[in-house]
Formats: sequence, structure tokens, C-alpha cells
Amino acid sequence: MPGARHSSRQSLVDAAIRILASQPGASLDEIARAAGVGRATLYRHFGSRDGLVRELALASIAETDEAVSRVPRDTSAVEQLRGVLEAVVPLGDRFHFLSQENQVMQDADIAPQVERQLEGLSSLIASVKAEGGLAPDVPDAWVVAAIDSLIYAAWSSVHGGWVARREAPKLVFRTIMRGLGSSADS
Amino acid sequence: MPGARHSSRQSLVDAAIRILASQPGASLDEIARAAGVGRATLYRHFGSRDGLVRELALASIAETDEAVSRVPRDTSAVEQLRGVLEAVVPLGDRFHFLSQENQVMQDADIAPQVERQLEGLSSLIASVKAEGGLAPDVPDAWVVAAIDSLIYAAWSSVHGGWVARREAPKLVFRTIMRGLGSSADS
DNA sequence: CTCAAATGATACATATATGTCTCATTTGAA
DNA sequence: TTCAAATGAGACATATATGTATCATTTGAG
Repeated sequence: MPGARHSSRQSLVDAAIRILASQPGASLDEIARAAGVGRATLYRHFGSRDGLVRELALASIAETDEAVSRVPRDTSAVEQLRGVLEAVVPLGDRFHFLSQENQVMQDADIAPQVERQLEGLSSLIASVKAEGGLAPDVPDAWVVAAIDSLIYAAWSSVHGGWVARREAPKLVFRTIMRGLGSSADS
Repeated sequence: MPGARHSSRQSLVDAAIRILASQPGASLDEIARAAGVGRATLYRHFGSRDGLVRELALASIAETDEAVSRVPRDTSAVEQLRGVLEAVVPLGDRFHFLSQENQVMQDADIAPQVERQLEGLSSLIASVKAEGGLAPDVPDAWVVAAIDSLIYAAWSSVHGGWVARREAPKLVFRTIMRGLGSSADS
């Protein structure tokens, strides 16, 4: 099937992210079955388990970059943060699986990109602080850690059916901005 | 050594929790080496991998129960929540490893106890809401999810050296109470 | 239709983890 | 010191996952 080259590969990527997010130790056979393809096809596409995980990591990073790049930059930092949360919460599973695969985080190609994204978030947080939207006495490290963990908590709540999809980013935003914001905030 | 029966067993429990929290797929050999004992000794104490994980789960639950039971109950619900966070944040790794071992969460003895603890938290949250400390329009599920994820975020921040140990519970409390609280709050 | 690429199924070797067992050695209480 | 319990080391069988290779079949472009 020289035309539909994307079908099997994309099915594998989707199934792998879905399964590895909840079961980091799942076998390649499980993943292949969930994708509806043979295990051999998985090896033809990704070569090895590390190759697969590496592809997933790169794909997740690229997806996030793409989503974040759509956030308008001609607004206040607070509004940009709101936009970033809207864009990233639906990708919460991507990062959850990344954080569990600490094997891949040591990859020479992956680690710098993750660090770059974290620095982007830190920079945005610094801008929000400069605007007075976040309290100066709250450690930046805590803001980053709180946002990271709440993003997955939000995705998980949506996935579990406990929170409406469009409410989730708002709850994260509210929790962060009021929880760690300056005295006056909405 | 009929006297020091606790030495090896406790070393194994400590090492297992420490390692499994960051590497859920670690082998029993790694755990035994980290505990400074032979692999055979691990099997003598816990019988199997599931046996070990089960013991860790029960120990974690018991530790949490013990810590929470020390929180005074003759105060407001808000103060009780503050006390629970103070007590539970240092045990954040216990629950992180529990949430990753979804195998154990299906155990007939473990699942009810985890559910019981979650219900205790939900009940406390309801009390705080009744006092007016939390906004009525915020879903209880989100409050629970946010607290759970922030507890581990706080533990992780302390463990990474980015946040002072005694500041961590306060940051969680502030993030939750102001982030999800009613209009006026401290 | 024709044919090359892609796939599915399977066999195979290898590596690793699990669980059981044995035996010599160490430990600490009596 | 004596001795029983506990341990360490290692052999062993088993199960499972990984990675490679082969071959028949299917797919879809030309």
C-alpha cells in the first residue's frame, strides 16, 4: 500500500501514547495489538522500543510547540498564560508519559528540547510576575511545578469524565492565578 | 540474628519505596542491592514482587492514616485541611508510587482503603466548603485532583531542593485555598 | 490488471526478570 | 561458647519481552 503509508504508523503512535501514558511498562505486543497491526510492523517503523519511545517524545514535543505557537503574543503575559493552558491541557497525557520515561529524558536530542520548553514557561511566568499578576514571594520553581502537575490533573479529570473539557483549562488558570497571584485578582 | 529481624526488612521497604517511586519497573535485584541485602532475602520476606508492592502499599496507607490521625479535630475544617497537608506532603512519594502501580489498586484489600482515604479528603473538602472557605461552584472532583497532584509536586520540589521543606505544605495550602477559595481569603 | 511496497503471521535466538532451591556462612541470643 | 535463625551467594528452571528473519498475503498506485 504505497499510498496509505501513514495509516499504520499513525495508528501505532496513537495507541502507544494512549497505552504508555497509563501503563509505562506495556509490551510492544500490547501496543501493536491495540493499534490493530502486527508486532513486526511496529519494528519496521520504529526499529526498537527505544526508537518508538523516542519518536513519541519528539512527536509530543512538536505537538506542544505547534499548539503553543498558535497563542497570540500581542497580549498581556497573563492572557498568554491563559492561552498556553488552553493549548496544553489537551496534551496532558503526552507529558505525563514523557515524565515517566526518564530513560528518554537523557537522550541528547530530547533533553534540550524539554528544557527549552520549560524555560519558555519560566520566562512567561517571569513576565506575568513583572506585570504584577503573580506574587513576587512565590518561588518560580513552585509556579512551574504547580502548573505542570495541574495540567496533567486537568487532563486526567477530563479523561475520567469528572470535569468538562472546556472547563479544565479555566480551573487550572484560576487555581494558579488566584492561588499564587497578588492580592487583587480575578 | 533472631534479634535484629527488622533491619533487613525495613531496609528493603525503604529502598523499594525510594526506587519504585522513580523507577516503577525496577527489578527486584536492583531493589535488593540498594537495600544492601541479597535477592533471596527479599523473597524470604515478601514472597514475590506483588507481595512486596502489596506490603509497600499497606505500609504507605498505614503511615498516612497515622499521620492524619495526629491532626487535631477540634478546629475549623480549614485548619484541619492545613494540618492534613502538613502531615501528608512529606509522604508524597508514597502515593506517587501507589498511583503508578495500578496493579495493586485492584487488590481487594488495598482499593477500599485508598477509597476510604479519598472519601475522607472529600468529606473534609465538603466541610471547608460549608464553612465558606472554598467556592461552591468549583467541582469537588477538581479540588481533590488538584490537592492530590500538588501534594506530589510539593514533595518533589522539596526532594529536588527547589523548595524548603517547611514551605512546601504552605504553598500547597495557599495555592488551593486562594486559588479555589471564595472571594475573601488569606 | 500488474507488480512492488507493505503487512501479518510465525519461528527463532537472545536477554532479562521471576521464583525456587540448596548450602555455606554469619549473626546474636541463651 | 553454642546453636538456631537469618542471611548471602549462586545454581536452576520458567516466563516473558526484545529483536531478527522468513514467507505468504494484501494493498493500492500506475
